[in-house]
Amino acid sequence: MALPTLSSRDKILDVAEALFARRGFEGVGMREIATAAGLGKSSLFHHFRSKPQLYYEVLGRVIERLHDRLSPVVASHSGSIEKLDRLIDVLVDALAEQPTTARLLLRALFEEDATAHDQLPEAIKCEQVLADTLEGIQRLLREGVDAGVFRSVSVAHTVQTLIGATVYHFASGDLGDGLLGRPLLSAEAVSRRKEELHNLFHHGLVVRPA
Amino acid sequence: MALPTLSSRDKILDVAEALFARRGFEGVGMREIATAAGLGKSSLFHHFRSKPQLYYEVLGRVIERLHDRLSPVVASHSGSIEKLDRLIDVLVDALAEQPTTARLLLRALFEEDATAHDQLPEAIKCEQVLADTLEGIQRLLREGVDAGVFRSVSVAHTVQTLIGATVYHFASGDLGDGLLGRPLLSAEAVSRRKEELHNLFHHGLVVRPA
DNA sequence: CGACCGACCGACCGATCGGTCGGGTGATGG
DNA sequence: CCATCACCCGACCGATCGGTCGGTCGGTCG
Repeated sequence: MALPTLSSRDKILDVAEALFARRGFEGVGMREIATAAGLGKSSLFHHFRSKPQLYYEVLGRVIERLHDRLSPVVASHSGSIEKLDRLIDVLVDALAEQPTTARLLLRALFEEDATAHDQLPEAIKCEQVLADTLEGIQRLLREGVDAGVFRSVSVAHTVQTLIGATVYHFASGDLGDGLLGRPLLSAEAVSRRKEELHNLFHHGLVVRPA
Repeated sequence: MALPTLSSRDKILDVAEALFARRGFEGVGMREIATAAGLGKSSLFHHFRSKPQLYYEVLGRVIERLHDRLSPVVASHSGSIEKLDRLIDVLVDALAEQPTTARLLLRALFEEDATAHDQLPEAIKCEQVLADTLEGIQRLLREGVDAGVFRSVSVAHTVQTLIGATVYHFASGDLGDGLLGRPLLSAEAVSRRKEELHNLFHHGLVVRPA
């Protein structure tokens, strides 16, 4: 079809990402991933040592994709308000373009307990990149607060609200579709989401809104 | 210990709730639930027809608990701002007092796809009570907007933000603990959460903040 | 040519899955 | 005194789980 030459490894990662996002780590079997990738089950173990390793490899790709899009924003030299607006735009766009990202990310928060005892290097890498990304967002907010541009809110709580308002939103599936009356990922719903969040944080976080 | 005489059925529901919240539907086996409840696996099937039925019975209890606490708030006759503040307080308190609620609820949003094909009456009941609860919150917001007390925001998007800011927050586990630097459920973090949300929505949603 | 190699596969392993079955036990009540 | 009932159990079922093993195939290199 579109890509006759996609390395088997990448193909596996792609289908595994879709499946893990939809049904979670425990809900997907290696057999299912293999057939979805057009391979026999044994072949998966040629490319990946174990199921947890495959899972964290998938998760790592997702987190890194997000990190790569967010880090230029938090590293830019514009004002705090513009940075926050850009952060919201980029985050919303990233989550909307890759519908698996939000669900995979949100699941990882719960299932970290279930699979935390794995000291896999891939899992550690995930945690590092995620921590780095969150650190960047916290810095952005802290600078705004210190500069007196943002209210003296709790940075940690604001990060949590931001995650909830974006990651949860795009992971909310049928419930979100039902509330909005249209698909979460429709172009109109996506741009409306940005608008709503801009307004909320403009009035709710910025000291002197325009 | 506390309750030597707790009917086996309730005991099963309690331990199943804790386990499903921690590891999800697919991640928990009937064997494990049974031994945690001090019973043999077969005994579970005396009280519940199947695993999905048990799951939805657990989920239904959780949703109903939440519904019972939220409905008096949305049905009260106070002003929109007071109602919103009370809604946040009650919602945060409910999620903080029952740590399983947030995770179970959030999981249900994803796993509804995985188990949606079940036409179990218990599942339908869940969906109805949940829809009723959400309808109440939407009404609260719509009244505020219509009365000119709230900005003319999208009610649906605001509900999503509200869910993300509360349910996600209390489901965020280790990540939330790490961000806050203290347990999510500590009394101080809980009251701080309310305060932050009051501020955010007061400035971000209310037309003329005090 | 033969040696080597990465990719792939079918068959198989022990363990566990949700669920069934037949039977045991103790209280209730005619 | 016996029947009934809710409750509970161990043994068992077919299916599936993650993972292993031995081996086939096509290419590449000396």
